[in-house]
Formats: sequence, C-alpha cells, structure tokens
Amino acid sequence: MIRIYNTLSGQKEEFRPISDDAVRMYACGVTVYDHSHIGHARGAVVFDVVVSYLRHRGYKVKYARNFTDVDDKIIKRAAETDMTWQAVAEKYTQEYIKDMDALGVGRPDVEPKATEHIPEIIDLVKRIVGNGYGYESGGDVFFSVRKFKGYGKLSGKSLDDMVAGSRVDVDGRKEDPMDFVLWKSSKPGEPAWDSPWGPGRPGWHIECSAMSFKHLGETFDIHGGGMDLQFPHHENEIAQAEAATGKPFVKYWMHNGFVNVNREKMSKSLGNFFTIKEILAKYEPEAIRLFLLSTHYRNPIDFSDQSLKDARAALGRYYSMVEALTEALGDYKGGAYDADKLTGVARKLHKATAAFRSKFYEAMDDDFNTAGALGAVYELVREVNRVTVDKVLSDGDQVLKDVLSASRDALSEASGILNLFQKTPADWFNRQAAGADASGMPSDDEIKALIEERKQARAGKNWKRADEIRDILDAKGIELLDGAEGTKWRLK
RNA sequence: GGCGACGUAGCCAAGUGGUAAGGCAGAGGUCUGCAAAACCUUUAUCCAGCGGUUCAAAUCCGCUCGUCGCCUCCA
Repeated sequence: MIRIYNTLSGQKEEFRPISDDAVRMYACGVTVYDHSHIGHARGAVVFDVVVSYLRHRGYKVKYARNFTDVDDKIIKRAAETDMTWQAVAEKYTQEYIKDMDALGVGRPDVEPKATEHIPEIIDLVKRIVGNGYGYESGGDVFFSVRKFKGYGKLSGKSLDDMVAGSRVDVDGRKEDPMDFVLWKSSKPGEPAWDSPWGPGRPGWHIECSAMSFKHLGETFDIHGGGMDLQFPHHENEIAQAEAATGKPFVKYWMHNGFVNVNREKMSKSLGNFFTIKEILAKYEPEAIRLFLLSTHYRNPIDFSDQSLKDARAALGRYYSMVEALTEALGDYKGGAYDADKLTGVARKLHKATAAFRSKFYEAMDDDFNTAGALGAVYELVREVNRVTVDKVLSDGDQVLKDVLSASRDALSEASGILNLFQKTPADWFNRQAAGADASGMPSDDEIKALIEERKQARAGKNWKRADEIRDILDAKGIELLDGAEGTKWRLK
C-alpha cells in the first residue's frame, strides 16, 4: 500500500487512484526564460521517481509536465536581448530538455506548452466568467477570490489574514486585492491572441488548469510542484478549475522541498543559484541524482561541493561491489534455489536480500522515501561484498552463485526504479568529468607502455623506478591499481 | 503580524511509541615491496533544552531556544 503526503489534508494518505489501474499525474514544469538550476532538477527528478515507482507497482500512469512559454519574464528577457519572445521560449525549452536528458529524467508522456492551448485557455476563462467567478475590467479578466469559498484550502491561508498581511499590491481595477489575472490585455509588441476581451495573453495560473484538463481530464490523481508553488499558483489553479467545473480538481497534491545554499533557499531572485549545466560540468549525472534522492523529497536539501563529492564516493562504493560481483559470477546466469536448504553464507545472503526487498519497498511505499530506500541498498551492498571479496567461487559453489545472482537481480530492480547505478563499473571508474580538460593526457598506449615498464622494474625489485612511474602517472591524474591479475588504471 | 516546517554522530541523512538504517570523513585490520584502491571491523548510553503523558518516547503533548520557508515572481 502506497501512502502519499497530501498537502491538501496535511497528512499521509493511502494512495487510491480515481480509477483502479490508471493514474493521471501533472507536475508543474518551468517557465522558459533562462537556464534551469539545480532546484528545478530536484522537482523533475523527484517526480520522475514517483512516476517510475508507480509504474513499477503496476499502475498505468499518464504523466504531463508543462512548459510555460508565454509570460512576463519571457517578454522581459526578449526585450533585454535581441531575440523574439518565441525564440527565447524555444531556446530555453530545448535547454531544459537537454538538462533533463542528461540527468536521466524520463520524458513525460505529454509536455504541453501554454501557447499551444490558447483556445482551451480562452474557453476556460469564459466558463469561469460564465459561472460568475470572473469579471472583466479594463481589458483584463480577473478571478474573484471572494466568490470561491474554498479559496485558501491548499495553503491553509485565510483571505482576511492575507489582506491583513498587506503585502499585496493595490490595483484599482481589482474588486479585491487578492483577485488574480486570468487573462491580461497585451500592450503593443507583446504577444497577443484575439479573445472576447480583446487582444491579450493568458495570466500565469490559467495555463496549468487548461492544459491539465485537456490532457488528464477535469479531475485527476496527482499534481506536483515545488513548495513555493503552493501559494499562490496551485491555490489559484484549484480556484479556477473548481469554479469552472464544480468538481474536485486534484486528489493528491505533492510538493517537493527546496534546494538550499548555506541553508538559504536557492532562487533566481537571491542570485545564489547554480545551473544544472554548471554542476554537470563538475559532477557525473548519477552523482547529482544520488545527491537529490538521498534526502526525503519534502525536506530541504543543502547544496554543496562536499555533498556532491560524498555522493560520488558513494556511487564508487556501489560500482566496486558490482565489479566484484561480476567477477565472482562470471558468465553464470543464476537459477532457482531452495531457500530452506541454504546454509552458512548463502543462507545469510539470502536473508539479507529478502530483508532488502522488504525494506526497499516499505520505504518507497511510505511517501516515496528514497533516502530510506537507498539505506537499504547499501546494507545489501555490504552483505554482497562480504561474500565476493577475496573469494573465488568454484563450480561447487553453485548454490551460492544462485543466491548471489538473486541479490544482483534485486539490486538491479531497485536501481532501475531510481534510475541510478545504471553504468558499468568500467564506465564509472574511467569516467571523465564532463568538461574536464583532456589535453596533456597520455594516450592509452603510452600508459600501457609505462605500466609494462613498471611491471619489469617491479619484477627486478627496482622499487625506485617503479615508484617513479607511479608518480609520473599520478601527476597526470592517473591512478594505478595493483591487483592479483596485474595492474589496472583509472582517472582520479 | 498570520500560517507552516525543521533541529539525530565531525559532516550529510533515514527512523515518528519498544530501545539509534545508510553514506562521507576518521581510526584499526586484511591485501601490498611500500603505497594506492578495494574490502572488513569500528565510531551517537543517545536524538536542541526543560517539563509532562506512558510499563516504555528521538518518536505523543506543552513550553523555551535556534534555523528556515510561505504570505510578492520563484521548483
């Protein structure tokens, strides 16, 4: 049984989709006016895992994530550069897709764009106005929050408190300071579409309601986004949708926590953000993913170089386990075994694998607790190491090999869900950090020649020369690994 | 001012009523010509502080202190 923390109720609830086997889910994507930062990556990765896990648990999921491609910030950005607003939107849409692909975030089933849903948006505004929840004033159409009695139910705010907070701008055209724009009239040169209220463009919140209606229906299962979208964005989406349909909009609301820097929110306005590309230039995509998934999605996570380095080291530990496991099993495919007849290490490993499966699924079922799930992964990693390290498995160890391959299967199932640990150990350890300067690197042949020379030196007990060669390569960032079957090398 | 979240080892981080997962770093060991890498072992008498409820609390309740977020564009 999967339990989800629902922002709407403020507690974890048993997950019961509206229809038995199909889940419809929407996550707010980005407004495409700039490169995306690691905070955007967190939301995308988190909901990617949610979708992946739901699918693994047998649900058919239709997942939509939008692009808001018409907005004040895009217009502003276009004015600052010599690009059209369409070119700005298109450029950053493509950049976002590149970033997500690099991070191993699966493509949603639908990636709707606001500009491709203008007729739907206009229809929705008409419905809202027709139902008495919206009004036109000076070419703009506003939503009347006082008329919608559920206003504030998501964010737990009351209209009177918000107004008392007095941080709302006073706009003479609004009937109430908290009313928000559904449709705004366009000034000359701004993007504009014909509408019953004259040429204009959508307000900020309306596109998500219109697009989710079109692709998922008027009531759907899960809607996700960052914590800061709770108010006003999602509150307004609910108001618009339910004012139009009179039906509940979304069953489960999920909000991911922020990425902080020095314990402060990372944001465009504070200027303390790191773009995904900047981080990808220094760290492997899987290190970033592991970092993002190693904290529960609702808690804040602090970004730092140390955290990324920790994640990278943890990945190395996993891949070392895979390497040893692969060597121990060789080509052996594994087969069924009788758990009741196991003894010694085989029995212990079998139990550890079973424990892993239950802990992993228990954690994921509990509001997608990836941090707990990863803890379970590493417990099994240790157990596997105990078996494979310094141990040559002979043909007589067939049962142990069967158990080992069952452990391998369990780990790879979990890895698939998280989309982590997907490389081969060779690829991981010979990684070249993206963007690293490859000049001055000796060729593979040169390295091999030096290793061979060192081997001769060592055979002749010429330790001085052997150490010299090791130092030469070390200075080039190449690390030598002396093992039983000879010397291997990798980039540090 | 209103609403809310959080405070667990040197660092990161699970656990939310039954006696502290996991990762990084550190220490010891195995291996090695010596190293490195890897692996194993180990590292919180205790979960911000003070009270309370309970047979039993890091986990529930109250208060205090501290940090952060939302209330305005923001993932």
